[in-house]
Amino acid sequence: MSTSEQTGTDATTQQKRPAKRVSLQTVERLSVYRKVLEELDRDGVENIHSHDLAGLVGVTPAQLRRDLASFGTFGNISRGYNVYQMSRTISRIMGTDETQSVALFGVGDLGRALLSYRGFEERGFHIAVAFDVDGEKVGRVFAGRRCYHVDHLETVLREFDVRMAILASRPEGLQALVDRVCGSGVQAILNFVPKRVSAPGGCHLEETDIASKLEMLSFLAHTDATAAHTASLEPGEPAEGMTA
Amino acid sequence: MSTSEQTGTDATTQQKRPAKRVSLQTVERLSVYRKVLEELDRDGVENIHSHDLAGLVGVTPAQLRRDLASFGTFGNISRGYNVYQMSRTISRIMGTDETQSVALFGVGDLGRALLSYRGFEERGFHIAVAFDVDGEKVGRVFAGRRCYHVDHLETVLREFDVRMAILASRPEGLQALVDRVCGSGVQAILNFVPKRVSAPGGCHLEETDIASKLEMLSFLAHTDATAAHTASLEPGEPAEGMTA
DNA sequence: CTACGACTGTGATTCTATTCACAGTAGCTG
DNA sequence: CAGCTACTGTGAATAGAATCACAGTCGTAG
Repeated sequence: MSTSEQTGTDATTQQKRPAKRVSLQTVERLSVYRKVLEELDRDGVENIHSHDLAGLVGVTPAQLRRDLASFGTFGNISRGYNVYQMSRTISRIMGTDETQSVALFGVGDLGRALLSYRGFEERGFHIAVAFDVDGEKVGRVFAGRRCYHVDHLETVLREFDVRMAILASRPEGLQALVDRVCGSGVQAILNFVPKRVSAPGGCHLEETDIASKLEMLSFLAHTDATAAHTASLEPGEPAEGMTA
Repeated sequence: MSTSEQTGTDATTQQKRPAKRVSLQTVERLSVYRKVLEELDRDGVENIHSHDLAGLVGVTPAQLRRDLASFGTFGNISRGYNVYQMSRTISRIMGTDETQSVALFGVGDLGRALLSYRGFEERGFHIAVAFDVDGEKVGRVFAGRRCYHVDHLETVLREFDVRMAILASRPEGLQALVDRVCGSGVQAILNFVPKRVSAPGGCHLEETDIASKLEMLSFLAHTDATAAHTASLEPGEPAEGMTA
C-alpha cells in the first residue's frame, strides 16, 4: 500500500530480458514454492512437473507456471522443473541466497521469541543486533545477540551493515524510530507493533498484526456459522444519529 | 480458494438487506478501519468523513465507502460516519464484540510471547488454555493460563468452549493435530508453524509465516535497489539440464 | 528415423477488485 | 423556508489477477 507509488520513469527502457512487473502476491507465492521445493530436495526429488508442485502448494498449475514465467524460463519441457535449481533460483530472485543481517527493535516477549526463532537462519536471515530503550536490557546479550540502546542505532546499523529491520517495540515514538531507521540505510521493515506508521520513500514497510489475523478468522467462523458465505448486518441497526 | 465455492442458490431470494459476498481483502481492511476508529474514539472524535478516515488508513475514499457499504448503510450524509457506532458495528460484523476463548498449542518461545501479548484482550480475544506435549510444561501455569497435555485436548477445548486455536508448536504431527482440533469444534486456526497443513471442510485456516514476510521484503529491497520496480533474472542462468 | 504423448510458456479470456463519477440527500445559511 | 454545499452509496468503467487453452518443443518408443 505505502510501497506502490513509484512512477514509471524507468531509465533503462530498452531491456533485453522480460522485466515484467511482478505483483506482491506472486512473490508471496514464490516464497511458498521455495519452501516446498526445499522439502522435496531434502526428500531426494530431483524434478517435478508444474501440476504436481501446484498440487503440493495449493495453487493451479497455470498460476504456478505464470508465476515462474514472470522471471524467465525455468522448466525443461517433459522433465518439468529441476527442484534444486529452482529453489536456488527463487532464493536468488528474493535475495536470500546469501544471509542478510537484520536488526531487531524491542527485546520484549515477542522480541525474545524472535531472537530464539530458528526459522530465520535457514531462510537466509540473521538477526545480528537488538535494540531497546530499557536500561535493564541494554548491554545484555539475548540468545547470542547484544542489545544496544536505540540512541546509537545509526552507528550500530552501519557497523553491522544492516539493511532490514524488525519492529517489536512499544508503540510510543514508533514513527520517529521508523524515520531514523530508514535514514540509516535500512530498506525494508517488518512491523509487529499494532500501530500504523509510514515509511519514507524508498523504504518498504510490511505490517504483521497478529490480532488482525484473528479478527479475520473470527469473521470467517462467524459468517459461515450463520449464513453460508453471505455477510450482512441484522436489520435492526442502521447506525443512525447519536451525535451527542 | 477452498472457501469460495458456494453457488448462488440462496433460499431467501427476496432479501431486503444487501447480503453481498464479501472478499477477504475487505475484511482485512475492516480490521484496520476498526483499529483506527478506536484511536479516534479515544481522542474524542465523534464523526469522520470517508476521505479523512481513508487518508488515515491509507486507502482511497471510494474503497472505504464500498467496503462499508457491503454491510449495509453506515454513514450519515454530510456528517460522515459516527466513530463509536461504526467501530462497534465492525466488531459485531467480525464477531469480536464479545470476548472469545482461544486455545494455544505449543508453549515454546513464541507461544509464551503470545501468552503475554497484551494486544489480544483489547481486541476481543482471550487465550484461555495452552497445550503442549513436553512433560516439563504440562501442568504448569504460564502467564495465568494452565498448560494441558495435548492428549486431553478434546475434553479441555469443550470445557472452555474454545472455537479458535493458535498453533505455535513443533511441526511434527501438525496435520494430525489440526484434524483433532477441528474435530473438537474449533472453527478457525491461526498457524504460526512454517509447515503446510490443510483444514477439513468447515474449518478455516490462516498461515502466518514470519520468515516469508521477510522474504517478501528482501525481494522488494533487492529489486528496487537494482531496477526501479522491474524484476528479472540475470541472463546467465536459464536453469538447464542438470538431471544427474 | 519417425510419430506420438506430454509438458511448458503464453496469448486470449474470464473473473475479481478498485476507481470513477454522479444521483440523491441531509444539514446548514441567510 | 428555499437554495446551496458537500457528503454518501452505487452503477459504470477500468485495472488487475487468475484461468483457459493451445502452439511449440522435447524426449521416448517402436
